[in-house]
Amino acid sequence: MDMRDIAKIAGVSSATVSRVINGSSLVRPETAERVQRVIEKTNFVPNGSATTLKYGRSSTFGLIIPDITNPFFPELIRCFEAILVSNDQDMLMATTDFQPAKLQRTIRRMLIRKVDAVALLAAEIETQPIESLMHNRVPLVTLDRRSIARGVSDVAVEYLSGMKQAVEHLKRLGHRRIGYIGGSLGLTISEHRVEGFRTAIEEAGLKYDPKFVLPGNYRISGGEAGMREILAMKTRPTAILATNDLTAIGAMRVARVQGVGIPEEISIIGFDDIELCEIVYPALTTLRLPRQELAQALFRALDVLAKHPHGRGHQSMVSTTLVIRDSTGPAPRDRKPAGKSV
Amino acid sequence: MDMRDIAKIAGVSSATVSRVINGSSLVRPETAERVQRVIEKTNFVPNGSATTLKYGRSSTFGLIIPDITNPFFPELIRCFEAILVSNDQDMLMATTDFQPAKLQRTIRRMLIRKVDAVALLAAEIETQPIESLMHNRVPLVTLDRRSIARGVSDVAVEYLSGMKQAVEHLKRLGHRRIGYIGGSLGLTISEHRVEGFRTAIEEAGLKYDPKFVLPGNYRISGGEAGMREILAMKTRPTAILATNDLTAIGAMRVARVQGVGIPEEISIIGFDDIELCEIVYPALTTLRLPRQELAQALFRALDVLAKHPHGRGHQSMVSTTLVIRDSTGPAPRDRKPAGKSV
DNA sequence: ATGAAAGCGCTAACAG
DNA sequence: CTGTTAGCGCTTTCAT
Repeated sequence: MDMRDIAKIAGVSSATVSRVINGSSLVRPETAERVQRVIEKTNFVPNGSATTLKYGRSSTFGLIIPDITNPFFPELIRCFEAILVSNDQDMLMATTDFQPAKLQRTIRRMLIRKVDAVALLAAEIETQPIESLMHNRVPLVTLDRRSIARGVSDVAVEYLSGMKQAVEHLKRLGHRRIGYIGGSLGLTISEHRVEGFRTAIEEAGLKYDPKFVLPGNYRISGGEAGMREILAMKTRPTAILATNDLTAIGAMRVARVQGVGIPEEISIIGFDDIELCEIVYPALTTLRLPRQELAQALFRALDVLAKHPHGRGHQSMVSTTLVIRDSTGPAPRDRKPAGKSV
Repeated sequence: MDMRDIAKIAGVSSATVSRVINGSSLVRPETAERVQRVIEKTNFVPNGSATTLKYGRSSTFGLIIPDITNPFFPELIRCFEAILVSNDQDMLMATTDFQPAKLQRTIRRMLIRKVDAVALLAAEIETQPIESLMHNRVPLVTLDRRSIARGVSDVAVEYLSGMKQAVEHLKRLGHRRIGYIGGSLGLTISEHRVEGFRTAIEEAGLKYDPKFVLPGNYRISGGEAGMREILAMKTRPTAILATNDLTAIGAMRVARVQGVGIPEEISIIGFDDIELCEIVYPALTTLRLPRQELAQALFRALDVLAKHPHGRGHQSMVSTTLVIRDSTGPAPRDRKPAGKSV
């Protein structure tokens, strides 16, 4: 069943059917109505691949994320999808599981599908896959890569001011030794954030101690491992910033298992503000990264690029705010009066 | 850049390029290699829409889910996507947020995109959208709808035996009054499950009391509301089965807030076994619904239908198993010696 | 206001 | 083994 069939039944040409479907104004109302009736009676649905072939555009945006089981992403996907649908776009979603090889193949599949644009939220960004998108003139927006180019925009998370808020909050509570459990080693994004942490610590007039800075993996297990190490230290930090909420939650679990009170003995601050933060016990203090704003920023960036295919990308920012809950509290007094802090 | 361009550079015809790309065996190795080199040098990526147009198939499966923020679904999506990728299929994902209107539009978009098959996991299944898929001969698999047709298979959750296990487990712990917080009213799936609960209760020789059966909404808020109602009862159940883990978690939260001990005063059992179950406190006893198996069953069903387009659908089952954690414990003794139980 | 027809890029049947 | 060509369904210019 194609437009010609509809045309035949309605006694018009396929061109007219096309015009009716696309709401062209140069069809006589009666004709349009007649065609419309046939379309409805036959349940006709046009074949999008013909349109895609003709235009080279598919009304589909690609969304690439590293790990869909991190609840931050579903919440983001939901916002992003809603925006796409209201703009008559479909979403082709793919997960990389942090594997560059998967990313490579994913991008290839998206090129084949002629996606109109790609939002690449995967942290393991090498430049190569990006180049293949640029080469094919597919607008691209990255998350927190802080680097733009022709056809490539970036939405960065303004974590620095958030981290400063977090550190200030802890300092006010009397904390002097603040640790950090970060992301996977070797990812630019992880390094940036450690730097942000260092800056925040130093600007607060505290001492940055690399001993207290541990890598993680953006998942619960990373937080658990980090916390185990921290709890084994002779002099341990009295508060910890985690690179995301899952990491923080992993850390809290280990603390609970080992009978270390939160926030009595260690305060913990997460990052993202996923729904889980209110559900875990104690509720997690965290830096909120607003999903809706982020999704909007991503879409807008792509939309702009799509309209100016030769334009240079733009850098935009999404800021974070501290949400204080119950996982942070006054610093404990040193158990060993030793530990000179500050 | 299309196959003809590649052909020109390599000094062959576009047909040969097509053959090389599709690994046809009737190209002389040297020719193939020459073409291959040109493809690589130019970073050529074929235009899938032409293939889709030609075949009427897009190598894309649709996946429709009600609520991506329910962690059960990301875990399922991840499994499903992995299976698709390893079968060279893409995934078009859409969320309905339990709104029939959204489902309708989603299905239309999928028809336009010429998806090869659809996995419809949204609970609010009316027959109408399904018919539009059947009408267009798109293989369809539903979840727990327990109804099949030409081109429509179903994967059901064998919750009855799981519920019996759950009820037996509670009975052994001394519980006699067992309540249930279900899904949204008016969905077939919700009603089926209530029936399953009733059967399980009665087969265990316990009394089914409709007072203790409350509706929810498959989300935390529904569990909270249900639990609030339950805690307000003069004689309350000593244990509760929830229709999914989120509901159970909502119920647990309300209990904690109101100072009702779990499992000391009320035992709670969830359904799904999302990762969260191990993270909440106390860890949630639940009926595990294995994602990997479910995703496999869904894919297999679609795969079979795709190969036998005129075949009748099949009914398959995924079973559940009880995972005992810390949210269930011995029944408390009646605070008011009144309440005649059993 | 409507129709005829070319062409988007790929594939497969057919010809050589 | 390789090339030629028709055609998948839609849009759009050009004619009428």
